[in-house]
Amino acid sequence: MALLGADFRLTPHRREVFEILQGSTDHPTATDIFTRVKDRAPGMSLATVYNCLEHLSSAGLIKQVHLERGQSRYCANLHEHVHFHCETCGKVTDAHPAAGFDPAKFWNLPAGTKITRTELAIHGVCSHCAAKHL
Amino acid sequence: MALLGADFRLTPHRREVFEILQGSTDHPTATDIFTRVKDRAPGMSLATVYNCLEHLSSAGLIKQVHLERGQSRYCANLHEHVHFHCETCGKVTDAHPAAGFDPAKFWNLPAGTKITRTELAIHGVCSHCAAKHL
DNA sequence: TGAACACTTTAGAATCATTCCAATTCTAAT
DNA sequence: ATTAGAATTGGAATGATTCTAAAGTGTTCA
Repeated sequence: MALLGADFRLTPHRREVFEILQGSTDHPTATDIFTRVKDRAPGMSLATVYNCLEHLSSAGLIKQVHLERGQSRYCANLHEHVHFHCETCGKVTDAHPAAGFDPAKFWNLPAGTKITRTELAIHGVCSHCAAKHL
Repeated sequence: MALLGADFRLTPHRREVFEILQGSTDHPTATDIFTRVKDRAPGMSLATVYNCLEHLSSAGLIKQVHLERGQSRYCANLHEHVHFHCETCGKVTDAHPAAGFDPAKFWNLPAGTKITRTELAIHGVCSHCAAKHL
């Protein structure tokens, strides 16, 4: 379990949003989540979905992902990973490291720079789409 | 020189936008560019700035960068590089590789996946801001 | 030269995602 | 139970971007 901020409350709504995200592998957007939440908690508003996502993010339970302009995506996979975005079908999948990866080893950042997080997006064509175009 | 698409015309407006971007190291947003362009081409509209950025991007002369939600940023540095984003002062700087970097070596992508580009964003605190908080 | 056509540019409207706001409801601790 | 601080709501507001329809600018080639 992640260390939660002292003032973070896991309310029923936040739990719903979190569980939906944990059960999804497709990096849904806020409106995707809003659609899925309707079955479980019909009364929840889109503003609340945004609010929950915001709080879950800052509590470190989920991550917000920005792959392209437009909607943000969310992800409950907290393991070290990167995102692969298929430019043909639009799907986003996680890829896990084959070996330890330290960005500081590869890029010349000025001395004294502190790294808090890195986000690597790999864009291309997924194997599924690539196979269709043979 | 990059290979230009057969149907790309470097009009005066597009040239202005391109030159402004080439002369900038701060990864300006569309509205930043709109502000800067006013001195050189007072009549240009924001819609035209967007239009020029769109065409320059798809012609491969510039790159569009998405670091966080909100405005897209643009960059005329076509060398292989990554972006460092300071969470304190908001500045974005380029970092160039110390050695060749092949994402396929580090992440397990399904066989058959085609990579067209990778975008690595490193978030943290720049050396300048870090020095202020001692 | 000039008519036809394609591309570019413009201003403003429209759209889309997100955030803000004020009012209401809930929760936890006195 | 009372009360203060959060959480939630719907709707309004904001901000970035895209769309649209009309006007401008070339370019081509008869």
